[in-house]
Amino acid sequence: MYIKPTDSELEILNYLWQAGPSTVRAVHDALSATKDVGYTTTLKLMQIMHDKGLLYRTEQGRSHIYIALLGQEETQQNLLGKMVDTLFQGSAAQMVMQALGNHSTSKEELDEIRELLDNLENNRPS
Amino acid sequence: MYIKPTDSELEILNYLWQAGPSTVRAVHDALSATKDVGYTTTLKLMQIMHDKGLLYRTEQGRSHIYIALLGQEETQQNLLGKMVDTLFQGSAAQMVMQALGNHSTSKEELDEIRELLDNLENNRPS
DNA sequence: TTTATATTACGAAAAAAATCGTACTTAACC
DNA sequence: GGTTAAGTACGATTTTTTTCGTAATATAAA
Repeated sequence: MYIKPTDSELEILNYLWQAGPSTVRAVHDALSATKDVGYTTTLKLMQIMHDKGLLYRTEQGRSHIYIALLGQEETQQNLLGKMVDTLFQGSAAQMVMQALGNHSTSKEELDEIRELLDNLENNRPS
Repeated sequence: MYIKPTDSELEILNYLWQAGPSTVRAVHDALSATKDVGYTTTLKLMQIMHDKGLLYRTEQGRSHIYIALLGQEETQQNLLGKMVDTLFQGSAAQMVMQALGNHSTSKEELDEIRELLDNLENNRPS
């Protein structure tokens, strides 16, 4: 069964997805730029995530290098799906409408979405 | 500051949004259809939500009638926005693509979205 | 009136998440 | 060799969320 990462865990995953394999130090420095938190807190969180199987780690000199074991898309998919189910009665379309209506999206992005719509419609099972 | 409802609170809100003003009994019966939970648990949750200001309540005979104080759209908007920020680097478009790619959406819904895209593009500030 | 039933109130405990202090380890530097 | 610096380990605490038992209350039924 899929384990839903907590909000704090998600912050860490996000960094690792962007930066790739990283030390606790690197993760902590990044997080503490926007959040007031102690080093050992970040360390402990990452240790817990390792215990849970969310992160892989390997030794590097006297420190550890951590790697996310959950894929970014896989996780986005999971959380998004859960949100569609619980908050939008299973209607992805309804969610999409709300998302587009209230966020500024560039013409290029809108066109990209339109293209996706065309593809979906063409490959639709009749 | 906006208070993020917990997952359990969201289940209750969802029911209230659909059903309108309801007793604890009604909410509990609905929830316990899909979830194994005691009556007093649901009661306590709703009392806590009332304390937090998430629910309004009024007496009705020997029981209470509860009403959601958070609007459904407002809440969807909030949680969706948070998800776009934390999980999709602020790109609503990226989220939309993922949502559409992996959920089955009817032709009618796709057309509706296309219409929305047209409107957005037309009213776009150049 | 007595009993059964449905409800709320309240406290407490269990579980989950987040936080941090202190001790231990190891490597580098003087 | 001794000292400092950077790291991990670990335990404990705090906070938040979830859960539920028990007692009190009030209505309806017998």
